Amino acid sequence: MLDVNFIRQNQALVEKSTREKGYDVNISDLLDLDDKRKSLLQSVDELRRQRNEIASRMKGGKPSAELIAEGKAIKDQLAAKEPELSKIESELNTLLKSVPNIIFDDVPLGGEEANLEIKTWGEKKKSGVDHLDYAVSRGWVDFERGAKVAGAKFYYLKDGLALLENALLQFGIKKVTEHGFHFMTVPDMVSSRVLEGCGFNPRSSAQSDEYFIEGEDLAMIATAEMPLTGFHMDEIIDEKDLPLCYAGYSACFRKEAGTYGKYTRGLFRVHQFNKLEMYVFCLPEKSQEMHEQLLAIEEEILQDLGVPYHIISNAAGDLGAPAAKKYDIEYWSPVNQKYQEITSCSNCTDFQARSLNIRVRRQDGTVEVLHTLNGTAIPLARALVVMIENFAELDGKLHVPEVLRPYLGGVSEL
RNA sequence: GGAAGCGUGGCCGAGUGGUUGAAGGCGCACGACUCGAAAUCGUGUAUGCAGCAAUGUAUCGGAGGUUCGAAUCCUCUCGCUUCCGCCA
Repeated sequence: MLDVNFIRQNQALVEKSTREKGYDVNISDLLDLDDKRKSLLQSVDELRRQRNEIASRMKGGKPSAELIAEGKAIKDQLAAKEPELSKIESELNTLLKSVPNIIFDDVPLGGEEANLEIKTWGEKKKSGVDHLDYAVSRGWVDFERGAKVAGAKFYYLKDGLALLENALLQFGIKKVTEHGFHFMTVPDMVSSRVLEGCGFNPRSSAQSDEYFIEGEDLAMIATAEMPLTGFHMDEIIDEKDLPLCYAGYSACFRKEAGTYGKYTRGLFRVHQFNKLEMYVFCLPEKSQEMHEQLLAIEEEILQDLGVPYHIISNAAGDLGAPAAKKYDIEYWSPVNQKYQEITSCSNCTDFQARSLNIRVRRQDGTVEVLHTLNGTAIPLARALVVMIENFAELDGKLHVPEVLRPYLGGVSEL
């Protein structure tokens, strides 16, 4: 969430950003509510002051009937005001949570159609192999039994694809640890506080994409970003320990309701997949630089694998609430003859960190909210799609990129 | 899942319901001493909110309650530890 004082001082900017992102929040109402909160808080604080004063005058132990009566009167007044205050505070909080992060100046304005291509790499192939047909023909994937056991869009991987997934993961782990990230496994469920603090829609929202556990305050994670953000919540981190870079490996669960019409065939869009995710906690003034580094690592991975791609800078309407700026990398699908999303990385600035109370203590002792960023290292299921489309031969073998061979016993094809 | 115990500041650890935001220690920062360092001594050392500030207020896992007054009493809840049960 944003800081209410920041909103007050930058009302026009926040309103513009909110509008560009396609959100509808009445900032004036929010500030009015904050005014109400402040004045009520002042009168409550004054009553509390009087209460404390009276209590301290009675420390001797002599029960003065007069003082007790005075104390009782204040108690009654407080009882009338305090519930009102907490009601306003919680309303204000709800409103604050609905304001999306402000966008950086260089973010293209508009919806998805305004996404800006900023780089292309590699040679687009003219044709490729449909990953699902290929994988089924080789007995490497089984959606039918997945559906039998868990429902549509669940699947089993077997033999070649399962091994290839493992090789991709090993390669990814090597990459990110070489770049200084701590490899981690994480809880696959998080509490609602973490979920919402990361900027995801709450259980009550119709747009929520998560699976929630009935009767418990838990959701299956949609990305390791969730438990990684929560890792440091309610902590104050010494400046000298930043940046903190983590790479979390986890299963990811997504309902993906309402995605018909988008590309959903086979492994491209499923309810459960594994992913290696990079996550960074850093100083505010370093986050833009870190964002470029995350993007560079994502590029490096695709280049090492030999996958053609382009980078887009996402337009305001395609950013989501927490991001101030986001890059998507889309690989070239030789099958569909278009670019399709493979990774993304976001600079969430202080948006998530403020919600989850993650701060830095500077050398000079001052404390402030730090910045967080996230980026996909390797989305395993989609990476398998990419591998088949680019490196399989129709009715033939799958050519294994050189960098993966060490993790497949040295073979050059599967 | 059942039972018991415990949850206090960066850490350890006090705390008969009434100046306790909280003793003491450790750690850390600065200063003194020193050629320098160690040791020693001195000073300082939580966070949020409101306020230009002085200052006020809140926070002793969390939420409620009792009371003129709660870290301290009660209820619920979460977490940790130990014992029992159970299972990979």
